[in-house]
Amino acid sequence: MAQGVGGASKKDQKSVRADAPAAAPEGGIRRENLRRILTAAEQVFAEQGYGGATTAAIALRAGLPKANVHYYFSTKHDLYRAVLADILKQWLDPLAHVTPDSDPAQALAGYIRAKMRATRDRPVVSKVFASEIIHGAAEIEGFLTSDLKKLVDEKSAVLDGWIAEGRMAPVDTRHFFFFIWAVTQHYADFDAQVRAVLGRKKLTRRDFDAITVEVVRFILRGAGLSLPTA
Amino acid sequence: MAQGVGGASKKDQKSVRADAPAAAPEGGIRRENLRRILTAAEQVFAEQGYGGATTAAIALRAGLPKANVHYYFSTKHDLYRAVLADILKQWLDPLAHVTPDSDPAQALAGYIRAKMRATRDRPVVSKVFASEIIHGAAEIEGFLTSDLKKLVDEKSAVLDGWIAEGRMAPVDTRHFFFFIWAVTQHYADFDAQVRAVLGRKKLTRRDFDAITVEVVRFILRGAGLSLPTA
DNA sequence: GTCTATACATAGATAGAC
DNA sequence: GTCTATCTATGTATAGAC
Repeated sequence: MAQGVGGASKKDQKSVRADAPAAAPEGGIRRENLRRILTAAEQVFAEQGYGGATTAAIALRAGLPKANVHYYFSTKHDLYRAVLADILKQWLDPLAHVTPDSDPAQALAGYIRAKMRATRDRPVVSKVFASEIIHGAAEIEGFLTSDLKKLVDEKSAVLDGWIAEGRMAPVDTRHFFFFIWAVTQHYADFDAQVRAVLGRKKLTRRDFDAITVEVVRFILRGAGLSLPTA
Repeated sequence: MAQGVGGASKKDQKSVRADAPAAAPEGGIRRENLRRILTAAEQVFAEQGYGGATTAAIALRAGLPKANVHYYFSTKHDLYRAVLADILKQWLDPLAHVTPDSDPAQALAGYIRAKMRATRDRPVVSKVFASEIIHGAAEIEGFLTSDLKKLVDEKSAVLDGWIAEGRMAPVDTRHFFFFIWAVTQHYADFDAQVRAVLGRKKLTRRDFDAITVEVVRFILRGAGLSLPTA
């Protein structure tokens, strides 16, 4: 059914190929407008959810007339899929830190820090992703069951190797990844709750640094690891 | 601004007070219909989000005509607030386990298990709550900044006491609660992702028991604790 | 207290001039 | 490639018969 967001369906081609029919002088208008629309859509979807988002609101935030949005993305649904595709591209990268020959504590700390950076710098992305999964993940089912599953299988095998060698505590490695995701993304997705409980209006860069240290320490200890106190 | 979902505004009174004007014979019709509507609404809000949910869909699932839903809740927004109020009542209870004189490992394990039970038995509740927070928590801001903050302040003081006595590792206790929430609720909110990565169609009761053991062990270890291997 | 029929607003999407 | 005007569908909410 859901054939994955990445796959280019017939309807996608129009908005994906680079050689637009009668492109603008420097050819930048199309690119620029697409970026504006995608960024605006990302924010509106994060704030309102898919159902609550309106093309009018997206157009307004993008600074374009509504019909212009429909020119680039014929349906709201197409636009949503484009936003998700944009997001998924950057979702898997941070796991590159985790390789068999790396030091467990250092590699995992690197991964967790990368995730926390993403949480800090692109909270909106995390929220759209979270919202999609909470409401059933109909659009990204393909991504989850193929790309993501494959990557987790691969990386949890790496961790299983470490465990077999006695380099970290015996944990269920797949669930260990869930724990990492849960904790790191919590600070993006549930930031309203975090701020309310901490009594803070806004979390600063410095806050995030402190939180990251705490998160890294907690998760590593959960895996029977610790960083050298440099 | 948001005066909290629990507070009874003028508009709420109609749907909250027990003595309905011309109640049914056994007085059960109103109660029954309210239950049906709230349960249906909970599910539809969880699946579609607030914006995506329609009163027609809620009425359909409740097995009532649309106008009947509007009879009990004059607006969709009122109904949403009622669903949230219903949820918040049961949100704080499990923390009762955590008291100064209890054993840290046992008390925290009890709390985590209670949260995992809630995750298993009422995933829909967790999803509505999560969705609300992700999209800014406008409706429950009051609850978060008063009731929840107060409770967390109180309970984190308990943990700080344990830490001072050397009964658990020195962690930032507020963030420690965030870690617990993040991990436990992950299995309700992100179940689509969990199932996809594990390659399972459905998580059974037995799965949840196993996951709970893993979660308890992980979090306790993160706090420098462990359960006696009974 | 229930429910059919309907009013009214707004959404997504498109036609067609520029 | 852009954008005003507009069509159509759908959603929320209500009037009023039962």
